[in-house]
Formats: sequence, structure tokens, C-alpha cells
Amino acid sequence: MNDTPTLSRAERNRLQLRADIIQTAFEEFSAKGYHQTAISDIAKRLGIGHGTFYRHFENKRDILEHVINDVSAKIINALSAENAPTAVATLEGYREQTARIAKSLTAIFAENPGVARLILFEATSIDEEMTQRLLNLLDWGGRLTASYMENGVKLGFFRADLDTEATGHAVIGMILMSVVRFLNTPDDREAQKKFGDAIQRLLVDGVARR
Amino acid sequence: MNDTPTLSRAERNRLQLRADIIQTAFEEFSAKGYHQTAISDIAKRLGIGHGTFYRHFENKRDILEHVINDVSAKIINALSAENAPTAVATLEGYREQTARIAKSLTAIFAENPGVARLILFEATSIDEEMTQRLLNLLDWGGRLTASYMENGVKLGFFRADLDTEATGHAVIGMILMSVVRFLNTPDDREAQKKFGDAIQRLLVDGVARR
Amino acid sequence: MNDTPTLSRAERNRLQLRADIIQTAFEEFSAKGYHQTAISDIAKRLGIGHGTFYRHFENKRDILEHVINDVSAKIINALSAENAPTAVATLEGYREQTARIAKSLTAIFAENPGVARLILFEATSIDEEMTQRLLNLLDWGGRLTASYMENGVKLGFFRADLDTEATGHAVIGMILMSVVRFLNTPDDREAQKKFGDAIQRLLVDGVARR
Amino acid sequence: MNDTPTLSRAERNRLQLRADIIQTAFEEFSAKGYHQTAISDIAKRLGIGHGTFYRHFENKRDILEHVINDVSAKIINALSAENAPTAVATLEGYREQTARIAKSLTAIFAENPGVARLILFEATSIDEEMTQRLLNLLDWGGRLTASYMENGVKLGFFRADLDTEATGHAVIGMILMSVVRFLNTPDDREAQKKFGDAIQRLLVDGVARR
DNA sequence: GATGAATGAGGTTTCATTCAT
DNA sequence: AATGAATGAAACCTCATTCAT
Repeated sequence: MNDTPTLSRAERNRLQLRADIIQTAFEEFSAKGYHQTAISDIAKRLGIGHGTFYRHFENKRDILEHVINDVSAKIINALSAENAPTAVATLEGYREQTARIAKSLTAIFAENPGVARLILFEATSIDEEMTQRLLNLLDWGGRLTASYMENGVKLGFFRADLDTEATGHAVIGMILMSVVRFLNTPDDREAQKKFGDAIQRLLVDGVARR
Repeated sequence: MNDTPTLSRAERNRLQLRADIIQTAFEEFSAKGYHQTAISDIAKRLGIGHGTFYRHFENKRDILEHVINDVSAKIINALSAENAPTAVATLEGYREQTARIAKSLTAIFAENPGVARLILFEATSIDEEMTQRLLNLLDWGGRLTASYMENGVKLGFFRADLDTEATGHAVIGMILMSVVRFLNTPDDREAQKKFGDAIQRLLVDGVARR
Repeated sequence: MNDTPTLSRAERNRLQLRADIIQTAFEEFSAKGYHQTAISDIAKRLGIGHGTFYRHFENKRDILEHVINDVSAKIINALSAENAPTAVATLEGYREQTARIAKSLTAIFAENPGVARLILFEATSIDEEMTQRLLNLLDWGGRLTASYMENGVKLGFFRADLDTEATGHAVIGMILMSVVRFLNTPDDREAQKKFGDAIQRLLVDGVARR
Repeated sequence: MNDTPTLSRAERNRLQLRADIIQTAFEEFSAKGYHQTAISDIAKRLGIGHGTFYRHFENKRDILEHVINDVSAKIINALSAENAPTAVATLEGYREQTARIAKSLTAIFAENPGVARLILFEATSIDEEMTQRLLNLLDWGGRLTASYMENGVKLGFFRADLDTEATGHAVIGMILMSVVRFLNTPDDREAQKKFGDAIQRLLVDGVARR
């Protein structure tokens, strides 16, 4: 009945504070940027002493690591949770799946612009390892998309000579551009829809007159 | 017979040093990142006193501005120099133009990975204004691409209902993904070509089986 | 039984250090001058890291402000504490009062030459605001003296047509000259006494033969 | 017929520039303060290279030395030129002399507030030697005043037991206070006159009712 | 003789991290 | 376990002075 029966109150508090620190750090980093955020800023906002921070995280780089992990996990979960590439068998199912994925992404990026800002704008300015993390995430997204397309090819939705890997990554590129483009105008749903439609149309028909 | 007849030797030295500082700053910023680079690092690499730096540039932000301007100008020039959107009238000409542009971009990004690293990875972590500069550049690229497509629609190469603006930006997204993807493997020309071909094919035909 | 019951030990230490910094800054500023004193000089003399300084004061200007406030307060207290202008009713009382005030001033300036050096020699070289602070202090002194004289006029000790305001300020001028004159010979009590007597005599009788 | 017959044109130019530098340095120092004035500020205002400065003066301290000397000389000249202490023999002459001296001082201080600002506000914040220079000047003024009074005693204008030395210095103190008081309101002639009259009256009659 | 480019000592300030309480 | 005072490395920037041209 109780999933965490062995956690003492102190332990629960501790975990809660840890989560709070990560959340606040995420907000500060994505709002002001990693370099412009001081540990004491985070502590102040939480109403804790900034020494306390170091009881939960090694150093400033460490908290960024956790924040990025958290955010990455959210994205990965959203995209892979119930959306196995092989889970659909009909064209209609494929379309629904695509719509569902697009909705998940929207939920993450549009509803929380900080996620994009942090991942895309900040992560790359820390160090090589962090940059690699982003590149890996992008690569993962590209490969995931590619596997969906692979499925589409197998099922005959897509042309047989489709370079699924490259195209998968290209799709991620278009999605990212959409994310970046509407960072500052998250409420312009119409423009976002137009952009989404254009991508969809490009995928299906290309640009050439037929 | 003399291209720079009015420049004294001192003046030439001055301009040369200025250019050297910008070049070195560019290298340091793109290699280690803006925040990880100290003015004294730049000076040391040039073998000048760090006070000398401040005779040529107001402050650290100022040199970044110049570096970014320099790099932006290179990109803008490469893409707009001889490639007026209306300059082609046949499908063949359009293809050649596309190839030419792709080559220019390759020359800039592939041959000099620092350019991408600086513009894409560093610029966004400085401040709002710098981020906006990048967004503006992306926007400019998207609109330029869109205008090429507009021409294609007019000339009947492309379908009449093409959302040129959104598609133009989407293309920039794919190009950027290509740039980012091959940052660490600039010599894998084959993979790059495959990616380029996939984009080209996607544009022309889409992914759907016909 | 306990004068400071609510002050924790940490708080007391903090206040003590703050006071120590002000004191040391005062000594350095008055000995070497504000511009010739580095924050690190103050920290070094206190045996603290110079970063510690910035935990207690905003910046260099801030500590000067506190030092000047401290010193000003000492002067103002010494002169106004128990010496209300209207407190005396007889000529004898007036003389005693004058002697008491002179003694207070002596205690401050003669026993601690730094006070004069800082207020008179340094304050004016910082900025307009600091200069104004000194001028205000002088003005306050002049008006205080004037109010004593006003009382003397009312009680009939002084001539009815006395320009109390101007004369009050003139008296401050003479006192300051005394302070400045004996800065370097604080032990020559005799000369100081002669100077004080001359002022006193000048006030009472003027210089003219009668 | 020609006082400086041997000066070549170059030599005259040189001397002129020297004088210009001193004048400009004076203006900058008295307006912004010694520490807030850069050598390059002075050079810029004169339209010369700042390296040129060092052909005429050893260093920054040196130019201050010359500026102070210049200003001191002006004051000394104004006060001692035609005003020998023994030059008057009647009370009326003494009064005229006093008025003449007061006028000279007014000409210097009131018409050129920078002189006072530099001598009184800046000189003391440089170093011990410069402070001593001001003290010496004050001392000289006090002794000069004292010698005038000595003469007055001899001639019987002043009471025989007058402490001329102390009183002379006290008078300088009152004059300085007048100078300082009206630095910011140089146009309030009426208040200045009132102050001058009060000093005069204090000297002649003291404050006591008779 | 004039110039101004170059220099680097010197100063201020920030902030990640440590550690005694 | 939490705190926040203390630390000092590290960064930015200024400007008096030198010196090659």
C-alpha cells in the first residue's frame, strides 16, 4: 500500500530539499544563465543557508549536472514512454502517434520555455562534457525519429530508399528551429501551428510541384 | 598602383594588431568559451601586455561584439554575395545555386568549426542582447531561404501552396543540425554528403511513398 | 544584569569585527590618506582576508562613509551632549561652558590628530558629496556657536548689535586654525594655551586699544 | 628695450606650452581633483600628445608642484607686493591697507574659486610634503598678519598686550572660513560683506558689551 | 621635439568553496 | 545537519610612465 515505507521523516525532508534545490537551480539557470547565477542566489530563494547547498551537491557544476539530467529525463520520458517505434501498424496509427509526440514536445517546450533555454542556450557554454551531453541527446532524438521512420518504411508508408537516419536527424533540426523560433512568442499558437503544418507537409510531399 | 596609399606604417600596424586581437579572441572564445577566457589569456597568446588590449577595445564584451560581428559578416557575405534569390530562372540554375550556397556554408562551418561553436554555443550564454543577435541571424537566414523558395514558386519549380516562410526556417533548422552533427567529425565528408543529400531529397520528394 | 542579553556570540563577533574594520580604516585613511590606502592594506593589518572586508561593507567608498560618520558623530556628541546653548544664565556659567567645550574639542583633536587629518585633509578630496559633508559639519558648528552667542546677547553678556551668525562661523574658523596649527606639535600645550587665550581675549576685547 | 632678447621662437613656444600645461593642470585639478585627473585629460584638453607632457614635467606629482607653486606665488604676491607691514603710519592708512589686502584676497579667491579648492581641498590629500607646503603658506600668512599687527601695536593703534602672533593666525583662520563658506555661493556678495564686517568688528571691539 | 602605442603594477570586486560553531 | 563567516583565487579595468618612431 505504501511505496516508500522505510523513509524516515528526516529522510523525506532531505529528499524534498534536494528536489527543491534542483528545481530552483533549474529556474535560476534557465532564467539568468549558469554563469550569471550564484549559489547564494539559489540558496536565498529557498531560504536556506548557502552552505547547506554543499551538503546536497558537490559543487556548482554538480547541481547543473543534476538539473540537466532531470530535464533530459523529462524529455526522454515524454518521447519514449508510451511511444514505442514499433507500436503502430497502420497509417492512421502512425499519424496519431506523430500527433501525440508533437503534443508531448509542445507540453515540455512551449509550456516551459526554460527547458529549451537551459538545454540549448546554456548547456553548451559550460564545458566539453556538457556540450557532449546535449549532442548525445540530440543524437538520441534523431535516432529515435529514425527508428519511427524505419518502422514507416517497413510498413510501406515511406519510400523504400529513405535515408532514415539522416532524415530523422533532419527532422530534429526542424523541431529545434521551431522551438527556438517561438521561445519569445510562446503564445503565438497560430504561427506555431503553421510551422508544424509546414514541417508535416514538407515531410509528406516535399516542396516540388508534382 | 597602390591600394592603401594613405595608411601610414603605424596605422597599418595598429589595424593589424586589432585584427590579430579579434582573431585570437575568436579562437579562444570558440575553443574555451567566453566565460572561461580571460583577457589576459588573449594577451598572453599574442605576446602583448593585457593593458594593450584595452587600447583597442573597450572591454571584454566589446571584443566579443567585434568577434561576433566579424563572424556574422562572414556568414552573411558568403550567403548573399553572389546569390541573389531572383538570379536564376531555370530549375537547373536553381540546383546549381543551391549547391553553391551549400558549398559556401561548408567552407565556413566545416573548415572552421569555431565559427559554429562560437555562434551557436557561446553567443546565447552571454546576455539577452547577444542571444537576440543569434536569433536575428537565424531569422535572416530563414527569410533568405524563404525568398529563394518564393522565387521557385513564382517560376513554377515549387508547388503553389508552399508555406515559403515556415519552410525556409525549417530548412535552416536542418542545416544547423547538419552543422552541429558534424562539428566533432569534420572530416567525415561522406556522412556529411549523405546528410546533405537526404535534406535535398526530403525537399524535393518528401518521405512518402508515391 | 545583562546589558546585551539578545546578542549571540556570533553576532557580537560580527559587530566587533565591523568596529575593528572601521577603526583600522580610520587609522589607515588618516595616516596615509584615502587614495593611498588599499582595501588589502586594511585587511592585512587586521589579519583578515580582503574578501572578508566586502562581507561587512559595500565597497571602499562605503567604509569611508562609515568612518566619517563615526568621526562626525564623535565631534557632534562632544559638542552638543551636555552643552545646551541656553543652559547657562550667568557670565561665570558662560565662561565655564566655553572652557568645557574647548576641553572637549581638545580631547578629540589634540588627543587624536587623525580625526582632524581625516575630516579636514582627506574628506574634501574624495568627491562633491563628501566635501559637502564637511561643509555641513562646519556650518553646523558655526550655527551652534552662533546660538551660544545668541544666548549671550539675550542675557546681555554680548553687545546687542553682534552679528551672531557670522561671528559664530568666524569663531569656528579660528578654532580650526588652532587645530591645524598644532597638528604636528600636539604636545606643545603652552603654545596651544596661548592660542586659546588669544582667541578668548580677541572675543572679549578685540584688538583695539581702549 | 627688450627684456627677453635672447629667446628664440622655439624657446618662446616651449615656455608658452609649459605655462599652458600648468594652467590647464590647475583647472583640471581644481575642478575634478588631483586623483580624478589623468595626465591624458590635461594633454587632451591642450591638444597635445600625453607623451609631450613628460618632456616638460617629471611626473604627475611634479606638475602639481608647479601648479601649487604658481598659485602660492599669486597669493603671496597679492598680499606682499605693495603692502609692506611698516608702510603705514596712521590709523587711516591702516584701514586703507586692510581694505586693500581684503580686496586682493577677494580677487584671488572669490573670482577664482579653483584656487581655494586646490590649495585647501586637494593639496592636503597628496602626501606629507604637500600638506606641509599648505601649512607653511598658512603660517606665512599668519606671520604676515602678525607683523601688520606688530606695526599697529608699535604705532599705538592696538593694545600693547596683544598676542600678535596668535591673533595673526586666528585672523587667517577667520579669513579661510570666509573663503570656504562662500565657495559655493560666490555671488552672494552681501553675505560675504556681512561676514567681512563681522570679522572687522570683532577685531576692533570684540563681542562683549561695554 | 613630439607622439601615442605599449606596458604592467596596482586596485577593486565577486563568488565558489571550506569549516568552525 | 545546517549555517554563514571567512577566504583568496581570479577577473576586470585604469593610468602613470617609457620609448621607438
